[in-house]
Amino acid sequence: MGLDDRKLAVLRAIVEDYVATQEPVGSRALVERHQLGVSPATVRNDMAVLEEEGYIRQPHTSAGRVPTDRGYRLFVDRLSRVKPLSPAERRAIERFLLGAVDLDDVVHRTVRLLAQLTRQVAVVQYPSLARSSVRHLELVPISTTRLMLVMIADTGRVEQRLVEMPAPIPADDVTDLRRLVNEKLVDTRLSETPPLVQALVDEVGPDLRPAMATLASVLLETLVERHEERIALAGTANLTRGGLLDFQGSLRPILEALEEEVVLLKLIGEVEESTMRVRIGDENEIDNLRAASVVSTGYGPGSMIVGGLGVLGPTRMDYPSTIATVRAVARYVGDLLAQN
Amino acid sequence: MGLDDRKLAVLRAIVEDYVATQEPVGSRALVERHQLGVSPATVRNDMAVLEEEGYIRQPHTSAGRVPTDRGYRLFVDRLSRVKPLSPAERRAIERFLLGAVDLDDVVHRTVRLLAQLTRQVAVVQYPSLARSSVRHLELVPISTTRLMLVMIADTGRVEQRLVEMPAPIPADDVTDLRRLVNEKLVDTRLSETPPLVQALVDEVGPDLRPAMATLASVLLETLVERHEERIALAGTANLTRGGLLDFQGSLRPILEALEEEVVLLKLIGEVEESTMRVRIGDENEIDNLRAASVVSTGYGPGSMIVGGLGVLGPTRMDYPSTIATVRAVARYVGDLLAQN
DNA sequence: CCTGGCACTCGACTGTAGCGAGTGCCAGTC
DNA sequence: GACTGGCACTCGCTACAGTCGAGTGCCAGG
Repeated sequence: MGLDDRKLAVLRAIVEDYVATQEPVGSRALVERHQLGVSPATVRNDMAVLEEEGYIRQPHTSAGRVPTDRGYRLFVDRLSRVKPLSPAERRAIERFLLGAVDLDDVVHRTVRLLAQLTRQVAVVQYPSLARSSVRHLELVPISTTRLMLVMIADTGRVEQRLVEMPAPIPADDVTDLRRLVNEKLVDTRLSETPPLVQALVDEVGPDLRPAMATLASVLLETLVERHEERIALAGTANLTRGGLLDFQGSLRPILEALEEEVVLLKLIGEVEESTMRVRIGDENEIDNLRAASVVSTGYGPGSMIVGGLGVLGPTRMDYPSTIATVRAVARYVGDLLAQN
Repeated sequence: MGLDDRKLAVLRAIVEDYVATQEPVGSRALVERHQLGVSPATVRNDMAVLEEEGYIRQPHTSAGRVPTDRGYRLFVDRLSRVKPLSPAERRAIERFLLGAVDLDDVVHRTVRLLAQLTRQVAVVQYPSLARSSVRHLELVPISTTRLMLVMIADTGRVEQRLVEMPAPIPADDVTDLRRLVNEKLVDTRLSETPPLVQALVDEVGPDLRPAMATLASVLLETLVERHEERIALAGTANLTRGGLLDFQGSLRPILEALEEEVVLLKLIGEVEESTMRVRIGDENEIDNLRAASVVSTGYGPGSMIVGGLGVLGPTRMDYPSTIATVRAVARYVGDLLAQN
């Protein structure tokens, strides 16, 4: 049952060749391109074992071998070493991210950069509000009964929302409201605000009570519960590389999945630490993505994680390079955020 | 040279059948499915003329006829009547857009709605800043040398940008700056602000001058010149309907074009009046979209235009329905904006 | 001017044959 | 016992020939 070193070397060679050529690889080609030191016949025997164990399979009886999801998994876990990035690549990353003026700008640049470097579909989650703290809350009167609520988070995210007041609200009251919410909420994590917001309503004087209640409900609903997460996407055109051979002919399910924000969040949003996460083919919980692999990680200033980013591509992707790139980009973005 | 009524009827029938079946249509099938009142042979003669004039063509010698871009053009201009929407569709639009709380929300709902109704790729431009007026400018101190500039436009758009001050700036000065910029700029169209912003710098006292200059440059750069436009996109998965027959086999160029914001703006952003614009195949200036058609229009409150929206699909799309849907959605969105 | 009839074209499909990459197995060797 | 060379076998791919049928263009006649 144990796979000896040579069998592992054969598996590694198969994965590498298949990723490079995109064609089933046979025993002869394998010994020619790699220094295995044995004959094709021997390799065939090893292949038979690997196939029995479910690491590779034959598309048809008389074809070469192709790695299975399980084979890629073993390859990623034990047979590959993350390729260090070239200095040129590092410089490219740095240069690309340096000019960013804005959180929006950072995210957009990052997602395009990732797509370009990996030649895959890139996904970047904006810093999660749940992991952010309130830096400032601003109330801007729009009309006598309307306020614009603007929340600025420490991660740079800015969210706004229109608040429809139950009654016309004088300028002085706006000032009071602004002072009160800021006093209570600034520097608290968004995830911890709900009780504080509730307390605000309870503590405020009866004249401000209705206004504060409205404000509070908007705050809770918009900033804490609803669509708090944002996602940026790039590189969908890369799905068409490898001319429909990847993804078994149909991009449909993939494109559909990429349109669902919830799905994307599931893909890259569930990060607690800054470890790399690789999900290969079947390992994906989302049915539409059974033919794809996802490489993702968390990012944030220092050791803190504020969001996730990653790429999606065919199972036959170059895992070592992709992992290296995703990790490097996540690190640079984290550094960038730390500077603010 | 003039095409008589029957030839036009034949062309219309060809377009309708081809759009419905996606297969070249022959003379026999045509007389069977439409009441043309003549024999296949006669239709063949008409077809020969239509082909000579470039309205239809044969994929191969012994196949039926397919409309050319020119044929679709004639069809759209003279042979089709915009289908009125069903009450059910109207209700769907209304219901879908009703719950929107936010400009962001409106735009997102709109683009998804359009994609769903037309079963095509939908594109919606956020209200253009160039066509918006300033409703309010807010300055929020982030640190002693940093301000967050928040601009709220009358169209509901909110833009923010970090301003790095040359020197620490006291709270009183922030108040002064806020008052000054609001006094001068509120209610002016964004496109008319540059001279006013310049004037602000010139008029302000020497103590505020450096701060105001910095603020002014950020204002000009961010809000007037740079990436002032935003775009939302949905329904890319619809490109895969019609199994690669549309778009002559490769989605690549289409997906690439859709990733370029500039391209999208060119597609739907150049609207002056609220007329429908239909660009068919070759008529598109963008090379990548030579195999696609774009139906777009402007939208805005009342008769004003603040942005564009539309859909993109294969040249063999159902133009009458698509045009009707795009128009209806644009109208509803305009009404929605007018209410704010 | 329209129509029925007819010869013609040509793509789609089917069946056959040959090729070649690749395998599994086995007997022989180190 | 592990490796190797040899060999028979499988099977997808390509080429080729033949058939079918949808559709056309043209022409003579109403």
